[in-house]
Amino acid sequence: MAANSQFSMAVHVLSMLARSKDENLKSDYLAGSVNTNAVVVRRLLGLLGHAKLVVSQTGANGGTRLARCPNEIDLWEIYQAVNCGEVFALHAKAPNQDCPVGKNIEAVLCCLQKDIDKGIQEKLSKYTLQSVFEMVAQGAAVA
Amino acid sequence: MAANSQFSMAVHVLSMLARSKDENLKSDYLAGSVNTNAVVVRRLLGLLGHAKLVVSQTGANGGTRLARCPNEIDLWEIYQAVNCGEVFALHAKAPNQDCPVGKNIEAVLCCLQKDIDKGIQEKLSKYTLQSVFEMVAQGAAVA
DNA sequence: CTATTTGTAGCTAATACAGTTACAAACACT
DNA sequence: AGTGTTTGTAACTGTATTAGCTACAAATAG
Repeated sequence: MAANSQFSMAVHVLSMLARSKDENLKSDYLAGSVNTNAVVVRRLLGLLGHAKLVVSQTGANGGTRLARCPNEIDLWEIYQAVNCGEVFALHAKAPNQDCPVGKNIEAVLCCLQKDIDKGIQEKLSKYTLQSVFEMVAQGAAVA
Repeated sequence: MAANSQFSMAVHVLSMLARSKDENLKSDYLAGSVNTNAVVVRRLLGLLGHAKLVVSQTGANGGTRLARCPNEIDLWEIYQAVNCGEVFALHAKAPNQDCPVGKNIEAVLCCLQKDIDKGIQEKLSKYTLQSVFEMVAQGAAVA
């Protein structure tokens, strides 16, 4: 249970919100679709709210809805909102600075991280939440 | 200590091997540069050996050397050799199959995973071990 | 005022990785 | 043959991260 499935859950939850546009959905209801606990969903919605992707209301008749139209939200924004780490981690402990390789490898790896991130951005920014939701809806029609 | 730094360590170790081409380097020596334990290095070298990137010899005067020239090894091969997981994980538990979104979201996410992987491949296959080692060596010359 | 809902703190369990010790197997050298 | 070196690997520990859960204060509608 250690792999990060927050992006998957985020896309799932946001697809639900896109389907029920301008309607407040409750964390309990969303948790039922994701098949998890309502608190886990609320924690995720906290991140998404912080990124200005959703708006939540407390109290009776409260819940969460999209802050923008689904075609104005791309997956790169979602990825950034929930993703805390890089694709690969740098050395846990700094390498031996007395070794010519150890001294410079981290800077090179850091550049690589940024280049990979840019690659992911290029891929993900091509998808809007709208397009993803349509793929999901289409699958539902077929199956 | 839970983030995966195996790719970083692999690039580091392979750069060391590229620097001492056709010479057997010992896990203990490599561990000294990476600043970790020799067994950790040997475990990594096991993966790299399985991927036919390095060749190891047991016994006295044993050690590990590159199986190919540094300009015939690209970073995508290294990434594949050590990377066990995807950039993001799918749902830990399967979503609610009675929900139209839950029923189809996993297939869509799976396609996304593959697309991202392709993006990473495009980026990483542009770098050879040779080019990375040259960047490291250049940094050493400057600093 | 009451019922509902979010936000969040605090805990437990599962998982993954790094680090370590220990030792068998392979090998070179004499 | 015998000795010393090195890899390969199993087994264990410590630590970090995530998911899942309970509990409760704060906010809100009616």
